[in-house]
Amino acid sequence: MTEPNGKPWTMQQIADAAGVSVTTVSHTISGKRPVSPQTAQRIKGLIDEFGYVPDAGARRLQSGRSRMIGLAVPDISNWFFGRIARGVEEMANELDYGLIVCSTANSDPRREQRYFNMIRTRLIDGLIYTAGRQMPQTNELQKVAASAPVVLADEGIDSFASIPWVTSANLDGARQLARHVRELGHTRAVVIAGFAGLNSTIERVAGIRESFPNALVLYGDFDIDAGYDSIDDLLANDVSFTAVFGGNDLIAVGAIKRLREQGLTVPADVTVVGFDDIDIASVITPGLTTVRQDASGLGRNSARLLIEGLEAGSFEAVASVVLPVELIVRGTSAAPPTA
Amino acid sequence: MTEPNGKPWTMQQIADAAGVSVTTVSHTISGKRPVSPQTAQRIKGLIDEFGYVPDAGARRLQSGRSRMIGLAVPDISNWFFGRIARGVEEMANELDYGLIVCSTANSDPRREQRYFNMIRTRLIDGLIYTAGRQMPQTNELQKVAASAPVVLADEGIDSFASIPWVTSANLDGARQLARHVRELGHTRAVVIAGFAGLNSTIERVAGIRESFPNALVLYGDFDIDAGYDSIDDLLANDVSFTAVFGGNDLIAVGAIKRLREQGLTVPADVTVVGFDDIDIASVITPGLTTVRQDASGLGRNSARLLIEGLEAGSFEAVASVVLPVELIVRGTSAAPPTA
DNA sequence: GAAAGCGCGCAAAGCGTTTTGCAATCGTCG
DNA sequence: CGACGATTGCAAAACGCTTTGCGCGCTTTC
Repeated sequence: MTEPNGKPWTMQQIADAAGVSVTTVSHTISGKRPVSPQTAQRIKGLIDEFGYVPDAGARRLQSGRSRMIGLAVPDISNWFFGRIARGVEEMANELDYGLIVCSTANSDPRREQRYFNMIRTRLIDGLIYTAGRQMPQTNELQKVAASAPVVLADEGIDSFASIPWVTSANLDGARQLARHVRELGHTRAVVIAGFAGLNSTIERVAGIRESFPNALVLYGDFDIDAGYDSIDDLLANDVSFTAVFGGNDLIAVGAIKRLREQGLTVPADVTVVGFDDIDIASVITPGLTTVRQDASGLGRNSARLLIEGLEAGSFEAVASVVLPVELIVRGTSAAPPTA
Repeated sequence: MTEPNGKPWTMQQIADAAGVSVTTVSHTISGKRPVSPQTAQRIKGLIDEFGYVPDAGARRLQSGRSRMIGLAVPDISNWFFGRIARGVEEMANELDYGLIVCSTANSDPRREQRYFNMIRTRLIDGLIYTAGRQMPQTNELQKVAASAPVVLADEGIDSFASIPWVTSANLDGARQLARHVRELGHTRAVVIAGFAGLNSTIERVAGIRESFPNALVLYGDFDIDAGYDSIDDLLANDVSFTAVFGGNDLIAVGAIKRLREQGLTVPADVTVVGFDDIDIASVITPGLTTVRQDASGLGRNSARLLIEGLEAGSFEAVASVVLPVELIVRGTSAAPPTA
């Protein structure tokens, strides 16, 4: 069919063309009541021919459900969150849900409120939330969670058992990583940890401290600059160390960059390790020793949990998920200088 | 106010609480007709107190506009597209529009159709489209563009003057880059170009050929593997070259990796340059010589164009935009070996 | 052969907004 | 002092869809 008169086709028009009522068309589409084969055939033909697509708003208004979920991430241009988004997107697609991605610009409260409101405007049926700088005004989050399903991805939160979450085995990963560094012979390590308030940070630091109880811990941002600047601080204060644990790979990369500029060699002089295994990690020379998180899996599982709960109409039976991680040893870790 | 009975508040409930009709409430919110200060005050108070948010679907159903735009990108976990998304998101936010990001998984047609349908379901008022592998079934795109506003970001398309676009000055960037390499003394260069069908690829190759008319051009993917594998092919066939132009930075990075593994030094033996200036470019050692695109600006301008057209109700006056680029010289380009 | 079942289609009632067309109240002016 | 704008509030009609309650005609069953 050619285009309508500028406006999209309505179900009524399809019904008219087929010589039936809208009810019949609706039931043909939804299958909620039997329709005679010939009629169904004819209607489907018309729908294809016209290129008819039901109005999402009207549908939702009536049915109460939009088959859309939201994903809030601190920064969509960050590879790690991008990967999570991709996982969510894939799973949502498989389960026939649409996705709205929201970048909260590192927990800018105004933005965040805006996205929380999306739930309340009934634009989306549920939300997957990944914490940025810190777990937000938890009361805000909890309020939202009270009115609609929320799943936490990447960052757990203990205080509200009612909100299911999906995280990586941060403690285990950090433990393995630290053990690896310890076994290389290092005894003096520093940790450039990232945001202090996050659960994952706490777990990672704890895991490292099992092998390096006295490691100096610096908190800060989760980006390249944080790694870069922290090295400056450490050197300026004559801190002596042979190993650096980055709170994530970006921090590690920043640290490496600065160490090199200061004339130190990685890993001959200093071992540097990260966390996440982002794409950069395998590309730099030498490759970064790190712990691989299944970012895509975090996304996929979060989406699965959320949609399962949505379909079940309750989150009673929904259990949180912890994904395994994997130690990836590359070239930035080696025995400490024998001097 | 405490939560409603599980369901969100309706405008009617606010009206009842305020002792007025829904009309008055609606007008208080929209400001489309005067409301007495006291009444307005009271209603606004109630709205805040209740935490009332209008139902987006109902609103759209009535008004015909959703104040939402869509962004279709090939792969959201790609830094470059993530950056574009961020730009779009920022501008949309400034103009008080919501954003739905759609990852089309490298132009998977099924996915793409799904997102095109979003426009037709009236979920979004317009679409920003960034091409992946190739410009899609242009008729499909054109069909969509006929029923709702579309702006092309990053990739222009000449054939349809009706669709405005925002791109970088690819030709100019490539020209500058090639001239730089030429001036270093190189005479034998190869181009690992990326997808052949894209406008940007064509322009970049053209720009390079101005300085290297006989450069061998290899087409392929836009990722690290493409750069990596192409180097293998080149070496296996005894192609002699002292400079490699990557179609983008990922290709360049892959090429560098493989060259190193083959015992060649960058830039002493081979000069390698990229395009885009993604975050990795400045982090690897040595830094990658490349052309900086304003990815965020691509996003911002696309959103501006789209929303301006939306508000104006027409795209007659909307002009396409070409953003300037900047040559960034770092460490991977140097004079060819004197041997 | 009449009663009961069943398959299939229709009319109509919402869903929560926005947006008319009116009506009521008030102040003001001739 | 009556009438006429200006102000402000109300009732009601869409918007496009889903879903319920009916009813029609046909097949079964005793």
